[in-house]
Amino acid sequence: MTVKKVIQEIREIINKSLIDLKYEVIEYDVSEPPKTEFGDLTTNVAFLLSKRMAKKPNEIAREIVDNSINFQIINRGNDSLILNANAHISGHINFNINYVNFNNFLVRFIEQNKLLLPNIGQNKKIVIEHTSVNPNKSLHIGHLRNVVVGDSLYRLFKKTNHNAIVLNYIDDSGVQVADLIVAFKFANFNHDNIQKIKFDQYCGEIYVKMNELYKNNSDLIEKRKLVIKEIEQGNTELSRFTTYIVDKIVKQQLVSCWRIKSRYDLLVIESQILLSKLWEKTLNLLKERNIIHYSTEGKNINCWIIKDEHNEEKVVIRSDGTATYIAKDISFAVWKLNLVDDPFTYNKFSIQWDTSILWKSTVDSENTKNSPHENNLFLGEDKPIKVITVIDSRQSRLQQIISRIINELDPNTKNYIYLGYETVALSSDTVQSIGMELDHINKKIIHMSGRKGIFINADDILDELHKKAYSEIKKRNPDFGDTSIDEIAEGIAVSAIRYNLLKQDLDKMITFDMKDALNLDGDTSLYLQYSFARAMRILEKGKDILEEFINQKNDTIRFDLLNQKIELDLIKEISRFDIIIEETLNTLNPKILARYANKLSTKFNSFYENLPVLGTDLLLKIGRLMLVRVFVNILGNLFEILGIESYSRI
RNA sequence: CUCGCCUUAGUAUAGUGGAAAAUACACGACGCUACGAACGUUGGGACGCAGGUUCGAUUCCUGCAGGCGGGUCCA
Repeated sequence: MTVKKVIQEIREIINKSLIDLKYEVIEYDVSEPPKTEFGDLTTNVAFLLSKRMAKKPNEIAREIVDNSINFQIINRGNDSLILNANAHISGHINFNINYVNFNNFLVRFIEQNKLLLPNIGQNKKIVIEHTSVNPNKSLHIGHLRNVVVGDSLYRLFKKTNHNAIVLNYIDDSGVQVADLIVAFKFANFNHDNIQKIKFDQYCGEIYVKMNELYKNNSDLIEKRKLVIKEIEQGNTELSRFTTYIVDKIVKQQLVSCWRIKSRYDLLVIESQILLSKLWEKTLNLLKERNIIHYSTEGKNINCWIIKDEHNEEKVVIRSDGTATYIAKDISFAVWKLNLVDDPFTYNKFSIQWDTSILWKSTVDSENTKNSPHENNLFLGEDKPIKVITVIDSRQSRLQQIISRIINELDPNTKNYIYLGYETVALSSDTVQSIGMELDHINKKIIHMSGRKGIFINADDILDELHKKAYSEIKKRNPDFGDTSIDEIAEGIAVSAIRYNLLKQDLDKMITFDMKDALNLDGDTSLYLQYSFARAMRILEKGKDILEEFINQKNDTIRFDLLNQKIELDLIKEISRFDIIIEETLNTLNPKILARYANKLSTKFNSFYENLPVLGTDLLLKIGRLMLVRVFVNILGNLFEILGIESYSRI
């Protein structure tokens, strides 16, 4: 509603120019120029027109400005947000903002707490699935990328008034869990009274050991087949034991997820999907629509198959009648989109850090009365406007196949979104530093592997960061008590990890380096938190003066006094908030928010170093105090979305 | 074999069909009697290669090279 509003006004003016001067009304960009000398906003309309009519861009630009835009700006008078326009020799048309009007408008807008966030979501339903770590090990740093991306999107949707529901898929019927069950039931591993270490971490270690054992013990592999079969059938001693172990692990995994301030609404349990007959319903749908075919010849004889975009066959149901992972995933997708009747009932699994209830899907009809929603429907009657699944890019092919099938089933909607991201790998320095022996240590990056035991545990890196932050805070704030240092250190550690994993592009692999990750200088969350704290200190000290001034109300706040280049820069950056939010909603790329928060803080720090707030005349002081207040408001909102803790002293 | 993603300074990353390619770490030089130096000011250093489209390509297209991943009735 701010820079955006200016852009709107510029578009109105240009469009009118095009009509007046009998140019074709075309699509063009209005954006910020690379250098502030070129003005506040710029357009490429002259270049685009030039392409169509063999006339030089700068001639067109000059004509539009001289013969139409200038008159329009004069006619708009003092209320306009645009001060002037000029045609640059290059062909760009540049505009300057009328900051006297603009500042007034912006500050009042934010002070009225409209936050530049209109009711974008209108309480419409969004389903987000993230985390979904196999329940046989603890979370490593790579899993955290998934958690943080998913959770930040959840927070963004929530903030923009969407009815966002978070799912965590628990694959308890695959090989990885079966390995553990074999370990406990048939290979004499202990699962009781594990005290020294978190149970999920303990299981991760067993998993590595089991993979060694399998190598010369084919009997155990037979046992694994048995376990998988019983889990799929359900209601046996082995399947109940599996549920018991899986619950225990998931609880420990959630401790790590909650630690970085992620939260969920529902655990969807894969074995329950299998038991629920959801697949049969989905299968019927697929048969009706002729999406799935029975193969009567070739290598996939007697299998149910689908064809991918290259006409290659994918097996959905094996010749022995069992379903493959594709079948499970299609069923789940169909359920998320509310395309079939909900077969589940719901149990309370636990209470989370934000006091919300975490539910768990079951097919156990005895618990019907615990259901969170009428008719047992977790997702309710209405269909979600978006279903977002956050999964790493190794599954992109599978997810594309599923998206295609879903779109065939429900062609009116394009709301099933696979949000892929590249994996997190380890730098060779880091692998060496954790004392792992590797044959290919000369490689620059090494992929994590739960099976081989190569990974950086999520809790371990948080502990390291916590320790470092603790000693730094103590050094700087000798007057703080130990518990409050501890609390702040934890907040800094969590924020640092979240920011670190969010700030770069989803389709770029992150090379995790321990030394870099522990760094708290420069482009880190602490830089943002420090800026926030600086601003808060100014507000604390100027609080009385500001309140007194506002209460007396015998003078208006003089935003026109905020006319230094540095403060105008800050103001303009602040006023891009709504554009940034919309862009992130459209692209589902949280790094946009992280980058923006950094840029905003940089501009604030520049303001802070160069322009005094408290040591100035009353009217200027009041104006700058208001600007600081607006900055704190906007940065605070970004913190809530990114999951960064804010402190007024750190 | 095949499909997908990636390639920008010593390192890790931004960004863009057009005006001087941005930031952090590292390296060099400055600034605390100050609304907090976990900060600021400042210097050197980069668009993998070859074609094409275009008035104009680091950006779009094609090919190549390098890095990584997926594809098997495992999940």
